[in-house]
Amino acid sequence: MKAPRGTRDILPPDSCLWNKVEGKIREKYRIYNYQEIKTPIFEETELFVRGVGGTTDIVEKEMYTFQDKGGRSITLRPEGTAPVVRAYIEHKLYGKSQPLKLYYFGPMFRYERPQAWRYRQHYQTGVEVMGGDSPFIDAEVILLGIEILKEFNLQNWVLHLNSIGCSQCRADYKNELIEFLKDKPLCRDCESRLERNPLRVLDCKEGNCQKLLEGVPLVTDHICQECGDHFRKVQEILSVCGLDFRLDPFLVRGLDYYTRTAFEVKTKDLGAQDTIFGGGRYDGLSEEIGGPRAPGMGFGLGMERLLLAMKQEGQERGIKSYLDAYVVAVGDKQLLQGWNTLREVRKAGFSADMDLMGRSLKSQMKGANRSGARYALIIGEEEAEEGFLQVRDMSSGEQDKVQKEDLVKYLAWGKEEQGK
RNA sequence: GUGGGUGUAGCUCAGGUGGUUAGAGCGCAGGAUUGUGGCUCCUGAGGCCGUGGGUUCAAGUCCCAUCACUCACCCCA
Repeated sequence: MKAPRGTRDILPPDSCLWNKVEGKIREKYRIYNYQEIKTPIFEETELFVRGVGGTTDIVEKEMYTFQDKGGRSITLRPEGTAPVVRAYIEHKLYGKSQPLKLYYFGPMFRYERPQAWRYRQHYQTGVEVMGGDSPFIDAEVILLGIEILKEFNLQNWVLHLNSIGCSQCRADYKNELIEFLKDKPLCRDCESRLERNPLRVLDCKEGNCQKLLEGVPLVTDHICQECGDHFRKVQEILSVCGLDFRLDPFLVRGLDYYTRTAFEVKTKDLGAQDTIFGGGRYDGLSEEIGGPRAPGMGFGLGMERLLLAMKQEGQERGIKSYLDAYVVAVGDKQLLQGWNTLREVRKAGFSADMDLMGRSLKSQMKGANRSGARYALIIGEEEAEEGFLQVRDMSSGEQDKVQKEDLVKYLAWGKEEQGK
């Protein structure tokens, strides 16, 4: 038996790294005053069809959809925004003080061909700010995401920024775009894009299409007055924050609900999957799925990609777990004493372990070494009889005789020293 | 869904043109005058050679299929 295609197990010590990274991100959210929302891992299929958009790749070919025993069409969530907005409407959260600032962590599911750091079950964290369309919100969301990258000392990233306008001005732009492209010899993919989602033609990588795009009308030149003002304001605030960004008029996002601000943070560390996190504004989504008018703004950040970028830049190393002590007991009688010492040390709050296999002293010392423990607590016949332990500092090799009753104090002192 | 590459020990990989008991390094277990880890040395365990079929006297090696992994496209986290 194997894990299904496109899924994988996260084993120690990776799992430990994941938890630490998640903890640090949570702390950032706390500082920015975002609160957690947990939504179901599956939803009614209709939510994504209407929210994400019926002609998007996600809905057309990437959803894990099935019928439950009651005959309902259920879909494993492919993204985090639509469920949050659904919950916002369902629980009338627009009645709370706005804007409402939420975050989430959890697995997302997309049925697609696995590739480097692209999984059928992958993990995202993200934020959604509901009930406000101030450009300051856009800036805060982007800034918060960047703060997370900085928290992990990542360097090789670039913020791409664009505005795709509101539903009104984008519709006008679309027509103009179609007009410009319709008689050009585009590639096969773009032919169909032109019908389904003309904006997508803009980021085609085909060399020929790239050439044909010369002189193409740009969204940013065609958005309405309000959208333009909004976009300029967002840029202004980001600049004030000292944040560099690259205006990218070809940046188009693949989900239908986006309006106005769209952004992606890309890195060279990831190969073809170069987006660590991305998002934008979605002022029409709430109404689209049957709620009141409620503008929103958010991002989704790929945990796997964050972790990979950290590995590429060597930033995952500082994050390690330590064991305070490893008990080494030699001889049958001493084994039980060692066991009791282990319990005592753990009770005092120190992380500790011992060899439970009754191995030789030498083997136990190897175990202590491998465990990465700061101290080995050695109990032999003499120690057991006289009521003390040999406390060996595993990095220096220095060894102290410590009376049993002083052990906890000694360990506490050692930990304090280490902290300095 | 489309195209390329790869599947041999826990991991990284060797195994010309088919030929008898499938190897190395690392890791793991034990040991090197019976109380001390890391370095060194010795010994050992561990392999339906991804799976199924075919060609052949004979297949890890050749052919087909299939699955998985991987890279790219599409699209995204």
